Amino acid sequence: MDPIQFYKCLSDETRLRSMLLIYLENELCVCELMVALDESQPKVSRHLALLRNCGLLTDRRQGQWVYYKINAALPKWALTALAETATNNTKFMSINQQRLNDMGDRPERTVACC
Amino acid sequence: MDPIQFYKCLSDETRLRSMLLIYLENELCVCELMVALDESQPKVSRHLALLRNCGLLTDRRQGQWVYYKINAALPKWALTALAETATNNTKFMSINQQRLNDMGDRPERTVACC
DNA sequence: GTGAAATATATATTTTTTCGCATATATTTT
DNA sequence: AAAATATATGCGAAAAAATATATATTTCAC
Repeated sequence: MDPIQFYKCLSDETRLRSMLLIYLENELCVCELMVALDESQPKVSRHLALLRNCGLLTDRRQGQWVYYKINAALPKWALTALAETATNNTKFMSINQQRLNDMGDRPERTVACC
Repeated sequence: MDPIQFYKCLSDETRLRSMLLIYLENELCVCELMVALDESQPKVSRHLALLRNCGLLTDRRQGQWVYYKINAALPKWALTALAETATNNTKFMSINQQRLNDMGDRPERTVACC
């Protein structure tokens, strides 16, 4: 992971909040992020695609939903930077967490079925 | 320190390399960074000014030279992110370190005189 | 297979950043 | 005080990134 690419990815507000939220929540789908960020579907989807293409996120489809999570294969320094940022900016993230918690009908995720 | 601003500051190659180099070397002046980065004076100076204005760097003038160093008052999460990135991307930084080491006539810095 | 819900992508446009060049300021030396 | 060195900044051009809107794709329910 090129450090320039890493920091470029986090330099956009939508992407930074997405990454930190996903880090804190482990896994989120596009519609949950739309609510948490209060942004349009194409905007969220586009930024998530960028983060995936750069290797910061991985995705899995479960039915109609696509869940994104932090790519565990990221180098340690990148994961540390993310962890530090996510866990020490709770006030910054609280608006999004609030919206997520207030969201009704969140899709139920199940671990890959048989 | 706003996390968005922090990551935006590091999302430009000149600024990222400057920050990491300054972190590794403790303190560098504009002309040293010009050599290490192989970039023009106005370009380097402008990016350093941005980093200073955002609170990532502090500067001190000593004679004709202006030395920049990491702002020790940065939040811990930011300093940790910087430290992790700087110490785990030695290959990425080696070109700049090499140029710096090959530089002749580096200004001698002295701690504030009497 | 049709319709609905979730997600992805194409394209034109706007907005933001970055850059180069010229010039200004500050400090030291002569 | 003039010249030289180091650094800073103003400004228009160029490049890069972000956005909205429309449309395409995928999956599920019926």
